[in-house]
Amino acid sequence: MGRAPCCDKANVKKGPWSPEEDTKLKSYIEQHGTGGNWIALPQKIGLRRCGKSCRLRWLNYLRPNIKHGEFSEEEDNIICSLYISIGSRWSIIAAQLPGRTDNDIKNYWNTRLKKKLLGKHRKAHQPRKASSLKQGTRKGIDDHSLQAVGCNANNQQPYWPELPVLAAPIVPCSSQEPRFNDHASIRKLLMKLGGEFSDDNNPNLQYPVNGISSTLQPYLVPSIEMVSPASNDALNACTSQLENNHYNIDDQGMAILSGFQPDYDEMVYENPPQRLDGLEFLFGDMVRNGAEMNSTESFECVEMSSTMSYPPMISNYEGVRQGILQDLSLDELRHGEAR
DNA sequence: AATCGGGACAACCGCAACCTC
DNA sequence: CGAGGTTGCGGTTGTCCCGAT
Repeated sequence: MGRAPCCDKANVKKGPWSPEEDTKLKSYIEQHGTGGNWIALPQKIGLRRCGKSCRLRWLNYLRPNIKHGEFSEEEDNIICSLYISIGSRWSIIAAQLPGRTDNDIKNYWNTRLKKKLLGKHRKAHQPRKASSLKQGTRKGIDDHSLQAVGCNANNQQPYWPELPVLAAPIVPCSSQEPRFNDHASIRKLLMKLGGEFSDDNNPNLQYPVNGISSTLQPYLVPSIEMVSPASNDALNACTSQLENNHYNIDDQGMAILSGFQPDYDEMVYENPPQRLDGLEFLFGDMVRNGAEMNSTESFECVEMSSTMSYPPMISNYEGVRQGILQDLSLDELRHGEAR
């Protein structure tokens, strides 16, 4: 037996809302509220609209304090950061941007922000394409990832002041699954963007990122502050190990990463945002790398190792976890896992 | 001036979670 | 505890607008 329709489809108007309908809906809700029942609401006011449609219209357009128009650089940063961190959980992202609706943000991401990033991503690759073709591209490793990580251990750490790097994806997984470099892959892109994520580099952007709730802040780790002095020794040891092994993380390296609660590992690594809409590069080519990276390819990761900072993340783990548990309830997490 | 194509945005749809009885 | 109704969410579609040809 199928689900009963929420309204009489035949007797319901669809399409754009007229000013009269807007006025009716708005004035009613302002006076009486929604009455806790959107389905019944259109009948009460004599609107030939589906209750869901009314709700959407109110939430996305008529509600007071809705902000329309251009998104600021800071909002861009927040959206990107959270998208990288939690995926297309637009309602959660919207909750961090007062006045913006999930629909707005979703549209903005799909129509502009994604292209903005893709444009920069492609732009960043193009100048080197010829040389990479010259050298030949290995099967399964596109020129993106080759260029992204850089092969020169002497490469300078790019100064990348703008975009926060997210803590969640860096949480290590088991050594059986060499997916540790997804965070590095994010960094690859962001470093490639080289702080030009926004059109005008803004060195003044401060962390924590303004506007994001304190409990979500642990997701966001300023890249230039990732290595805390206290953890330098451990990091150096780890980095050295990684470099010596050309990023073949062995037991010793992974030992540093041990001690994580398995459920959290699961949460982070078994539930990556799934639909990336061509932005898989944002989340890294970890699957490809994991599956196909062999000893001759491990050089790719040498440079990355100098940018990875597990110890700080480990020390921050509990805070991150608490933040997640607060902002995303366990149910939400399960919801995410189910998706 | 007409047509076409792409971008932007509003709205719809379907599913799953939640709530109530 | 289960069924039915409602709400919330994210993906997709439809439509309008504007610039290019």
